[in-house]
Amino acid sequence: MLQIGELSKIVDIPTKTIRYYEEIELLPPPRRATNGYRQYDQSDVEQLRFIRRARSLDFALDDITEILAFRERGEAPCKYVMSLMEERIGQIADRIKDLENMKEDLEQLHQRGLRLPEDVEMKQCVCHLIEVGPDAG
Amino acid sequence: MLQIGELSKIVDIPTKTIRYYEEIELLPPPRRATNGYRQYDQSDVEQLRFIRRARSLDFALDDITEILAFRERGEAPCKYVMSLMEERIGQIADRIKDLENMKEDLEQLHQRGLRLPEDVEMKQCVCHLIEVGPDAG
DNA sequence: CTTGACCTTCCAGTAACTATAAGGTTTATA
DNA sequence: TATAAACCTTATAGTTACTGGAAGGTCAAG
Repeated sequence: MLQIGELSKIVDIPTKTIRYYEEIELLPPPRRATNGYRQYDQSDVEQLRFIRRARSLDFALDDITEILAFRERGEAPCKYVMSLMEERIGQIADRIKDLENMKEDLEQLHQRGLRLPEDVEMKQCVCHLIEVGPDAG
Repeated sequence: MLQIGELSKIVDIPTKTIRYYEEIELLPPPRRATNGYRQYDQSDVEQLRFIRRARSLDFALDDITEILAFRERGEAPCKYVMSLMEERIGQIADRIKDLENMKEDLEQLHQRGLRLPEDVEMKQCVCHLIEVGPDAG
């Protein structure tokens, strides 16, 4: 039987977050000791490890809830998880492209900023470039 | 003099968001017509364009507030903006790396998932792989 | 005169936590 | 035995950048 602090160290998730997961019903409410302290066991360790790993792959808590609900219902979630993965892979690819574009824009602006004066009016400086965008001038 | 809806169309920012920017003091409170409607002018158009462009570069509203405050104080924000840019470029580069790793992990898991059975216990399938991570087995 | 498109304010919700307050319990030490 | 440190509890509010909805006022057209 584990207290919340011990569990927290084992799975490397803050106690606050563990309580929060319970509140949103991502983790079942644990037994309580006579003093009211939460008592966890190995199945909680496994569930939280799964959650942490899924979160590190950026699955939403809602998705994770859904995956775990499959198991509760006695169904294998694999097909669902596979389709979620495909979706996430696409989203991540899109996000990477966005960020790369953004980074290029910023680098271009920064380069140009090196050659421009300071200007309170923001009309002749890098700040102005922000307003008009990276394609201008 | 522009009503909020006209302004919204010109700068392509929802009216809700414009009111929100006013509330958090990112945009100065505009004059009001006798009927209470907000009345905007060209300086608001410019300010919102700046904000929109900075947001599209993923600058936080707090950063943008700070940049605009320089102008209020009669100082050129350029140096500050340049350092913000450098910081953001670094952050974006880090984020891109994270996402690329995540994408690789997901792709690997997905590949392995194709070869595994469905399993309610999540011990022999891709769901189990999520728990143990992409380096296992 | 009423319909529709504007506008107003205020309140609540989103995602995934994180922080704070105010208190109870347990354990180790002085 | 006292007390301090390190646990634990609950409840509430804050974070970011909006977005949605309710309830109502205003204005132009038909």
